[in-house]
Amino acid sequence: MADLRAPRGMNDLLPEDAPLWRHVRDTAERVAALFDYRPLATPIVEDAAVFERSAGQESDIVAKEMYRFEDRGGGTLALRPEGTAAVCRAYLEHGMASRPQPVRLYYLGPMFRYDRPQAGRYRQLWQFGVECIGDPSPAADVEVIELQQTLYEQLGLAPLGLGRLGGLTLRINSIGTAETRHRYVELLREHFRPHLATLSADSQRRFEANPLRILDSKEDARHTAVLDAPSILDHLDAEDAAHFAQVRALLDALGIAYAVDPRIVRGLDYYARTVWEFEPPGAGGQSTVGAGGRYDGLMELLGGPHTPGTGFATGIERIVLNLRERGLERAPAAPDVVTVPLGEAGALAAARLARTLRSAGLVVRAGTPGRSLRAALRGADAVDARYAVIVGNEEAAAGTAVVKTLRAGGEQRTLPADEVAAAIRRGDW
RNA sequence: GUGGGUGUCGCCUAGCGGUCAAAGGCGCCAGGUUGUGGCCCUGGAGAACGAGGGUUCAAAUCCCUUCACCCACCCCA
Repeated sequence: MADLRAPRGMNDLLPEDAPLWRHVRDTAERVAALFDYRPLATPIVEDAAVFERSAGQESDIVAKEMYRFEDRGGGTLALRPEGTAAVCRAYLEHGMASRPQPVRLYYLGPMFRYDRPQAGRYRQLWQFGVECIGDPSPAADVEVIELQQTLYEQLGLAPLGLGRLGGLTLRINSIGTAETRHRYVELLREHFRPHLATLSADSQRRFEANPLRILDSKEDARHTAVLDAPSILDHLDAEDAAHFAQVRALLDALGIAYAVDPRIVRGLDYYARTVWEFEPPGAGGQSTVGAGGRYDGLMELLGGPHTPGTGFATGIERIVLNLRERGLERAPAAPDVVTVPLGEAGALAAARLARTLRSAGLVVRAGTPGRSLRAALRGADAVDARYAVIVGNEEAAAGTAVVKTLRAGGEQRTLPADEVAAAIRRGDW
């Protein structure tokens, strides 16, 4: 085998993967358009500061997972680890605050994280994401959730009970604003401090870094201190609580099923209030298919004015993984026609005819000249073509072609070359 | 980043110290009489057994290192 391979954690998308991928991407863009979201494509690299300022230097994403490099001009660039910060940068750079608010945007493209790969976790991953910027209301959160839910629904992953393995479930939480959250975090520290010694090493580390994470620890899931921990939902301020109540009321009104899960947290400080995740049933390791949240604090970190925003990102690979687990593959592409050139004159006439057929919109795979008729038809069958169009020296001289069906009985007709396209387009035999 | 598992032709797999200068199935290419597919038959190409080092008279088979993938944790999509 060749000694060169794709970089670790990065994968080739082969032709056989294309139908499913295209379907997912097309569906995502169609659903986004349905909600009047517009595409925004940002560069795959950004000034590293875009992510360092937004996510924070100590966040895992920046500290451990970001591809960072100097460019020749001496600047520090980063392969984008996520989409939201770049979208916000573009919002500010292009003065989108002067467009009608909120500004509704979506993006689709590869992200990069230097992380240890495992199933469903890659160093290059594709994300589709949506951002609704400039609307602080619960309605914006719910619109974005509804969009995400609609996407999964149209792909066959939701609602509950669809497909062999069941659908994705929506779990939501409110983590309050930065101020209420800081108060709650202190409360949590006081709660866990007496139990520190009995918690796992990971949780002890989180105690300093981010006590919220202790709540969804796998190791300490049944630790009494975790089970008895105060819920952030009991410590929201009046406005936070009203916002969250509105979110739930709207979801109820739309008939979108969800579970409130106070253990859903976010590592980054700019998040505020509503956060959510979509998970497949029997959630295991890298299971979250898509997650979102409100990020009212983000624009200011990027040097802009206070601007509320809410959005989600969903991993294309994880969607594809779930579709495959449920047997929701897409049919591979097959050509309409394979040409079968026989002899030198036949080869010329076959090439001309192929050109005519393509201009009529037919997908034509050119047969390899020099093969026997037998081999050529075997080849046509192997690629699952609908028709073989045989052009030998006899046909070339007569200005005809032999059109043979490959799907059913193998009926064939000799037709004038200029009638082949129409006959195949009619496709009634 | 931590712990564990796996690694033989494009794919799946046999072999587990000597008879392996590696076998089979799928796929690919070519034939099965002169211009006809899908089944079948025949033949062919294709791997020095992930890579490097070691043990041994002898290694795909044992040991070490390394790389990659997988699983769990961490983190996240």
